[in-house]
Amino acid sequence: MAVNLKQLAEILGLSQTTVSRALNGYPEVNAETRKRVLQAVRETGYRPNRAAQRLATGKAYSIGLVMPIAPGIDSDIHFGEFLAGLAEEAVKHDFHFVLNPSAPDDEEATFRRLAASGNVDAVFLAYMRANDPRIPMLKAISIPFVVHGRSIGGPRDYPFLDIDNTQAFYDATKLLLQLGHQRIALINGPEYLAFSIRRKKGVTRALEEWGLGLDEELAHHSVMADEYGYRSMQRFLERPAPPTAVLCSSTVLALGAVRAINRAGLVIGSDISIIAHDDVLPMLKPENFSVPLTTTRSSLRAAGARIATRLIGGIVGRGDYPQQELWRAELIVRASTGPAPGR
Amino acid sequence: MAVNLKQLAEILGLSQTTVSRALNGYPEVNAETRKRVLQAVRETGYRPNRAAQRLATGKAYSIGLVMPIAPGIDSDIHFGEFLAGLAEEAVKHDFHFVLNPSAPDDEEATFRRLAASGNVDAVFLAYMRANDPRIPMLKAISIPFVVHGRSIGGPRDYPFLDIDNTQAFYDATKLLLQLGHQRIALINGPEYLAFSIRRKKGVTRALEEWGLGLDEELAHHSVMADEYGYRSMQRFLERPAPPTAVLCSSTVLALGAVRAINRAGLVIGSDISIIAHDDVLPMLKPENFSVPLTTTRSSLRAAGARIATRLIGGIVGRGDYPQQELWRAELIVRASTGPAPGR
DNA sequence: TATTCCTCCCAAAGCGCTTTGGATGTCCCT
DNA sequence: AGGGACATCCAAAGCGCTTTGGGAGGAATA
Repeated sequence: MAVNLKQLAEILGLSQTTVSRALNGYPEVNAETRKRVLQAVRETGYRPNRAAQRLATGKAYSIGLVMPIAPGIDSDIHFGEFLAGLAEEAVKHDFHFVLNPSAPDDEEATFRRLAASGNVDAVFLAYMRANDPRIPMLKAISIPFVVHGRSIGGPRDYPFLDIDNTQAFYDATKLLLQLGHQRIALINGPEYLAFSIRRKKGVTRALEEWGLGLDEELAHHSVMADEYGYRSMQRFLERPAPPTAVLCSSTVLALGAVRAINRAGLVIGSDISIIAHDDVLPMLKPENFSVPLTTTRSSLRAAGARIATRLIGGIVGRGDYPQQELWRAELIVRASTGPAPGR
Repeated sequence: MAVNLKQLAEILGLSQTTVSRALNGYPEVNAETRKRVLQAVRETGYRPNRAAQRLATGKAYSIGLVMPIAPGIDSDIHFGEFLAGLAEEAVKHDFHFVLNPSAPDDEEATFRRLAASGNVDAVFLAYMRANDPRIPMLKAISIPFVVHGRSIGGPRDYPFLDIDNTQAFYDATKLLLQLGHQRIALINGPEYLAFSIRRKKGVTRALEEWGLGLDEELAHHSVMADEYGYRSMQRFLERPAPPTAVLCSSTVLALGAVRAINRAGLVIGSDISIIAHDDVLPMLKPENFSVPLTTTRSSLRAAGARIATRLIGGIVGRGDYPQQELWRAELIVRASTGPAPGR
């Protein structure tokens, strides 16, 4: 059933060279011939043997993934969602993965090994930090890569896909300010991660434009698990002058925050407003919260798919994608935001 | 720097055949010669080219993974942990992964495509259910596989690695009974999953041996997220005669349950006892709970690594591993269990 | 001494692609 | 009419392994 190039060429009365070229889009093939070839491919169900292609081209047709296995990161539900997007796209192009679990302290060695093994054409990078050392390192190794997120400081000319975190949280904060809120709190992700830093900056900027400042006591950092959302919110509510609005870096954190608010007997949307960043996790939809959540939205899975597309495009050399993309998150207003109480 | 077989053979003054055989453990090679070859490998850093091996042997040297992307499953922190174990072992043997996200309804098609593509030598299966249709299906496709867990009903002769869930929960329940507890509750995983069914059976059996029965009202099923642990526990505590002990299918659920107990002002280990199953998630250690948790323990990561070992062993044909393994979980007593109140 | 049997090694033929280096035929220009 | 410039196609040489089918030499057997 499964034919190979040679047989296909025989069937068509052509040489392997011509068939190969027809399939790979080379110009020196008659349009009519190419059409015949493609037709035959359809009829025979021919699929090129990847192992042979790898050997002939020297390409690996696979991308490397360094899975962080540090506590507080692998706890992250978000990783799986991103991976799903990445894989979804990769599988379409018949790409493999080399998964490399690695503790943070020997990530560098892991990347080097990965690059040296010749088993991957490119690698993917995430969980960016300020002045992230991995970027110069990967440039030095000179293995193609795309990062999800952006570093802060350090070289700027590297390929990334990020969402505009500053903008998103600026927008969200501004909405709250317009609604009359003055005491605004932030339940953010780990403080060493670049996206957390940017989100905080967005909040700060909006507040300052309004003549206010971010109270450091109202800005918590933590792992993105709802337990921490709960604790943070609880502590906020114990304050003499609790915030009237809170921003959460994830719907997961919001889940905990909402619980704390409910427990305090407050009403979301009137006593206190809440806005969360929504990564579009399929099992945690903001519209399904008891009070539907106002969110800044950007699909993590879509980001994964897009990064796979760019990574693969770079490898097979087809299409040229922008090297740097900054997606803007949508601000979607639902019932969890309302005017500040007593206004 | 990187030498290939040909060059290595030249250096040694041997043929490629002999070197290849020396490396692959064939018998027709002089022990002395083999030693020389291995020495040269060490000196030159020779590593066989996987693409060439794939082409020559027809093996893919990679294993297929169908990632479930249904809500309630990808929410599962446990998946990442398992994957880390799998990958950790695979990377040692230079194996790749083909990750295939798939909605439950076209899993079958996904597996077929995977098998037909020739891109994987074997696949891995998890989230077993009763009479799981995927087992007969994979047998029909006749692609090697190992499942994590076991089905209930259906064929019995397939390769698996499972922990003895019935035994674990039997043991745990028995301990509680011995401590004088009579009203024992269970916060279990999704009811359609085989491990949940078995755990429940273990509880039931122990109770029956003690002349008691499991009150269905005291057995909840849910996704393994702490939110649900909290809710279940809360409902238990609202009952006229609340349980004096509770079993949780995961430390994640226990996290929520503990929160509910604390909130009710009860003291863990005296007012109420709690035992959880511990998958050894690095970010959720039972010994770090405010009251250290009594657990049934079995490392998920270790299971992943073991399954990788068996999968890979089956492919390269070296070593022969048992086809069916049932690991026994350890029952580790900490401070969260104590005698039933008023006894 | 002649024969058989091991032990240990080798040359060469693939595996299924891509790519180099022409070959052939047409068409247009001078 | 001769010659360059395409446009199309092909034969063959790899890519780096594994594996088949011997072959040489020495030990064991008869």
